[in-house]
Amino acid sequence: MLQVANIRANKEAYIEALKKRNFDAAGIFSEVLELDETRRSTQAELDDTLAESNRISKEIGLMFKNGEHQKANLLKEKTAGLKDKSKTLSEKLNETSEALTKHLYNIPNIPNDLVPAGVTEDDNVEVFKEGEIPVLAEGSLPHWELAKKYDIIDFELGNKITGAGFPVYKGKGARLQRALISYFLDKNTAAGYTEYQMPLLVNEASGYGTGQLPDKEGQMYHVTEDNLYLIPTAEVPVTNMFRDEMLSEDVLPVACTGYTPCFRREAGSYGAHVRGLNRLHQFDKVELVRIEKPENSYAALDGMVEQVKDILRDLKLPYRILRLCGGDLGFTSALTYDFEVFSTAQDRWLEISSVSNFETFQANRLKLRYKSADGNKQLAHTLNGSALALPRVLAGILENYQTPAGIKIPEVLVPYTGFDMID
RNA sequence: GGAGAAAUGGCAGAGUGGUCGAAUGCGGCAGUCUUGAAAACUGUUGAGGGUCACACCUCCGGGGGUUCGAAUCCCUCUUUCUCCGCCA
Repeated sequence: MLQVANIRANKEAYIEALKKRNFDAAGIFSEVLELDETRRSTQAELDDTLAESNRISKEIGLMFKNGEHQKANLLKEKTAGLKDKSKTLSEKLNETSEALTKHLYNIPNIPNDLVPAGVTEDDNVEVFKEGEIPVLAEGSLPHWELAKKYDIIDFELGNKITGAGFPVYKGKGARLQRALISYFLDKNTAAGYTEYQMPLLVNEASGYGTGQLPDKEGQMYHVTEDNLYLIPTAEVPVTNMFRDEMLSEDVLPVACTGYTPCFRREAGSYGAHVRGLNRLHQFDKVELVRIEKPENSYAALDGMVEQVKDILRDLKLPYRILRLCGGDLGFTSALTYDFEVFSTAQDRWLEISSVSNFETFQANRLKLRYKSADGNKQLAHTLNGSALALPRVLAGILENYQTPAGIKIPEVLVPYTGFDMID
């Protein structure tokens, strides 16, 4: 959520920047500023009314103390009008504030200067590429065939127990996934991130805090009996730890990492590209979350990108980094880098990580601020990124490491798996 | 799940209808003293909105109500604690 004061101060520059998202902000900005104007004048009027009735109440109190009951009762009658007035005004204030917030919820974050203009994912800009795409032997298979051949992931069994998109990992498949999670967490904690285990269900307030609610309600599983939501990413519980917090400057930067399963309804997204592990309703992910001072947040973003690079180098997977264009950029993000690993057998790139700087966009909604030594209070910057999302990394490993003799295990994982080949 | 108690500033803890945004203690900050530190003493110290700055408004777990006036009374929700039941 943008800050109204910033919209007022940078209206033209913001309108220009939002064009990169193909978002025409001129109209909604005018409405926002007008509503804010109304809100403030209504507030002022209400304050005056309340001040008046506070003053009278005190007077009445004094009169009763002095035994001037008649005088007091006379004055009481005067307050009736003030009461009505303040009731009307506070209703108007609520309506205006609600309308204002609703408008603000509909305005996406201002893209960073680095964000290229563009409409679809085809306009994303490749900024880095590394790793060799292996030449596979004749008869190499996509991961869902490999999963069946070596009996390590059972999609049908998941269908039976729950439904499509809930695979069952088995034997060395299960072990490999657990190895990856441990390895990612070790790697992240070694880089200074503190490990967390978070609740997998969150309340409504948390959903609003990170912006899943109210708009993307349909993407989360909703436990209606208790009004809780299954998390679509660890970002939700982790970031919400800091909701309504005033951090002291010296705890920054905050760096968290956590493994959680993620649950996504993915309503309506079915088709050729969702086979196997490509898109699931439940999957595992290790997430990074950082809270930074504004002046450090872009250096921190680069640091997170390096962290993910480091992991992919360790795993010796061919990958590329894309800078998302305005059209593909997430609603809340100012700048996002997507990591894609090459799926050899499918001959396509698979997104495995998304690293973003939200600047103050999330912090404003969360009321996440910090106090500097001089007592100055301001919104912090929040960032997050996947390090990494499991299923597609698994798919990449299965496909890229396949040999006629079986699937080799990346060297760094062997201490975690205890075996070096799936055969 | 049942029965009871509670929720107040960074923390502890008073306050049961009228100068209470809130005593007191601890902590924090500033000063006195000291070569320096500690101790002691003195002062200061919640948040949000608003204003050039004041004024002023809001906030005592959340929401609603009674009243001229609510931290204080009523309703409701949430959370915590104690006892009972159940349980990995």
